[in-house]
Amino acid sequence: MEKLILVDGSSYLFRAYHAMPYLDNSKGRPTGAIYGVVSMLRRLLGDYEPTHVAVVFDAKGPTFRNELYAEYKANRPPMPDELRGQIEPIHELVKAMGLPLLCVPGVEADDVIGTLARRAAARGCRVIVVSGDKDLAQLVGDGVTMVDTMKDVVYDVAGVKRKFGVAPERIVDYLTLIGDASDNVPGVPKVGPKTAAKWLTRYGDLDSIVAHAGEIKGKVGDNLRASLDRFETTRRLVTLKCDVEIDADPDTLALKQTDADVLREMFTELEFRVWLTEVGGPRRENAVETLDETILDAAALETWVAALRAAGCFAVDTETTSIDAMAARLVGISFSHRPGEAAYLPVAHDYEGAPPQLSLDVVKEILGPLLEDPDVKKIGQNVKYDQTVFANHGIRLAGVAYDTMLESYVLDSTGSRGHDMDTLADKYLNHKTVKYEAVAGRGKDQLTFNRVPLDSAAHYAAEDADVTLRLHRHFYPSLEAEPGLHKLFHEIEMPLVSVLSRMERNGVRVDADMLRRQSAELAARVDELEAGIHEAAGETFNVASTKQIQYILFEKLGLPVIGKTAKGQPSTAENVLQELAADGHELPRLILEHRGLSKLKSTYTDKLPLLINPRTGRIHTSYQQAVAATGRLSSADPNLQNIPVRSAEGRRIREAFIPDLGCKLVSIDYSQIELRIMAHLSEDSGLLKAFADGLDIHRATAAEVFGVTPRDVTGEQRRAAKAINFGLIYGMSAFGLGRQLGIDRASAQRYVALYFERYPGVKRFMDSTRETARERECVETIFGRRLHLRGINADRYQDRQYAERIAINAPMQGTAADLIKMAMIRVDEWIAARNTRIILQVHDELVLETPEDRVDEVVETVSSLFRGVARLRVPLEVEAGVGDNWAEAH
DNA sequence: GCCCACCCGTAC
DNA sequence: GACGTACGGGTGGGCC
Repeated sequence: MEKLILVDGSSYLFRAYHAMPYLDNSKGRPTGAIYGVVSMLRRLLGDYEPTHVAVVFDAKGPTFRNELYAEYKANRPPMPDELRGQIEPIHELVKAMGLPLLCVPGVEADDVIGTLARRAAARGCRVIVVSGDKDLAQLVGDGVTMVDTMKDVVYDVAGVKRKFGVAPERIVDYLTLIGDASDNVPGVPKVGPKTAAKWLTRYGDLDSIVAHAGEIKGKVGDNLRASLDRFETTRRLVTLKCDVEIDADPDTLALKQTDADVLREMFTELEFRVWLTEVGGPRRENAVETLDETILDAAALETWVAALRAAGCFAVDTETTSIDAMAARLVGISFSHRPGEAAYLPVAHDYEGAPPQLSLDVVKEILGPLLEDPDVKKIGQNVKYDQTVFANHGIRLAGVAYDTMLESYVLDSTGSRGHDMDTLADKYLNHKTVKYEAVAGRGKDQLTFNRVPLDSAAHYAAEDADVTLRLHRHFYPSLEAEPGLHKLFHEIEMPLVSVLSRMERNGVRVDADMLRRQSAELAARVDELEAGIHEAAGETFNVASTKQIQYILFEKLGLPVIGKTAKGQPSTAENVLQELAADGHELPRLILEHRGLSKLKSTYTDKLPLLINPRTGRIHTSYQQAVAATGRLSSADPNLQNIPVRSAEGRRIREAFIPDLGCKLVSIDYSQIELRIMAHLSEDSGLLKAFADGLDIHRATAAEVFGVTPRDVTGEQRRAAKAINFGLIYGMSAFGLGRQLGIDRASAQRYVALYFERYPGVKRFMDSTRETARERECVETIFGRRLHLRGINADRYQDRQYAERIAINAPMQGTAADLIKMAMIRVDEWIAARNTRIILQVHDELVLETPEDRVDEVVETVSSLFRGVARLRVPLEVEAGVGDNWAEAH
């Protein structure tokens, strides 16, 4: 029996485009939609095994519907350029796959599909219509079914009834009632799927509804009666025309031979490698295999050193015993100055039967001067790691000019899969790297690198250096083509690498005994609370389990559900428990207290002492320079950027962060940095003046918004103004502000309106930021850091809203990040000869450790470096503190 | 035993 | 659902 599949190509195209994550080939050509369509078609052929197929696309130009209704599809935004360029290749691929392609001028794809479906069904052919468009449901029945491939659902007559609540032959009536927003066809206002189905069930069909229009009460009834004269036009718009003149006979739609030559050529260009092998392409393998040489004697090393020096620039990579740079012992070094070639210099492979290797001392002697020569440029991938490891072995890596991780990050900080070498090589070089697990194994049997046999170690390590060099050659031209990014890279990100390496090596001294005492104290109180909680609940349960709290509070005790989690479960979040506690419930109050204390214990007081490096006696965090899309740093292992400060309980933890004997901790932070940046960017005169006058900005805002003098501002008003100010930075809505302040949305909206009335420049800035974000699909900081916003023109409202909030926030957060990074570089330079160390960075704060007799000098100069780092339209103010622990200094 | 999603909470 | 950027602990469930 013949089986015909009719694919709504245009609907497919858009769905593939939106469903796929961004994808491109190594030349930067977008390929996501092509990949999506081909992949969906392949699945279709496999799942349904049709004998006949037509992939139908809309042709350009008007159709009878445009004549009937001038506004038809007038609301469609222009097709994104990124998608437009993918249409032609899709057409070619469809043909090459042996699938008949139809594109009939003057006739919409839907009508072509309708006509073919009827013709084929009439001769007893089974027809499957593939589309996400609900209009096509009217074709179902008489041997025609419909498939929504995205949802993997097949609709027969019963299926259509289930889904829409009406039979296929009533779909036209149904659509007439509700309209079709995507085609700009109006329905009856306030009538949606539910009402339409209800009426059609009650009255039978549209004509009967029209006949009984007088009986329907309320606003919808009025709307219905007001819409009646549109019905005839709407009905014709939504009815598929199943008798259009096309030559395509079902016979001409038989599956054809695939054109393997064309497929091979196109899959190669598009870099669809898995499919390429299926059509007889070369087996998937890397275009370039690294030629590796293992250096085992001084003569060979000297030859390489001469070549690297002559090249003036080379990629270098270290192999070690640990992913933690502060714990790592050097095992080998690899380098490359010519793509495809690299050398591995083992120094500490010590498995049974390992060949003799050059000692670290000899290596230092021969290779050291080259590594420490600032005039020979080094390329690395996450080179901070190598720099730290080298430093811990007495080698001061200099001339660190390029980090491919940072090149990738500066070019596109949003790189969703991260900026690690394996990802970058795959994405940009079309190269699958040898994975660490492949040479060292995984799990508890994993070898440390010194146990890895030299053969595979050399292969792996040499490839790393080679790939790093090739990545640099890939990225750097793009960077040079963008003067703003180029400058950012060379003047901020690269100089920061060494600063961060030094900070990590410095570490911070922590009083482990004090933390252990706090842990013990917390443990006692947590236990006590737990007993109280179990008693109040009438049973024992795990207080750390949100799921069990849910059961106790909302099922067992029947307390009101105040909020839901992202997955729709009753939330037990802090604000919820607080509200319940405020209503006099004892259990939520106890749980809140328990949560707060056990958080402090498990995350901080228990954990931090374990992370003290036994060699240095200090905690060495790792600063991530290519993680936060806005340009901020992040801190991990441990995260020292979220040590508590807001609560008195939490602040005690900061008392355990202490200076060396004879030293003090100095904390310098930018005051209200993001609001100052907002003032600068918006040029709002009121805001500029408030900062120029050195006012308390939240108080000044409150005075403006509530129409009182600054001295009459109440605590409550200042709190509200502060929430508004922060909300603005985060792109918050009136809803969010209302929730934050515990007031209704209308009042919050009034505050926002008043604010914008008083600070019109801020309003203009917000609007124009959104506007340029939509045009350029990116935003920038004052110093040219760029953040891509792919969602800003998305179809989904939520996606657009989210992108808009990022658009507002990123320039401010990112500029603040730029400023402190510049300050860090200058501070690092100034303190070099002053026996002072940078210990911590917490976004707008820098903590230094300095000898007591230098404190005044450090406070004064570092403050002034902070203030002078850039000239904005507002002064950059700083706050400084000194103390014998971080709590005192902050 | 390892990994991951989820919920929650800490910082700026 | 509706406030931006991070990191990470504990739970609970799936997988090997």
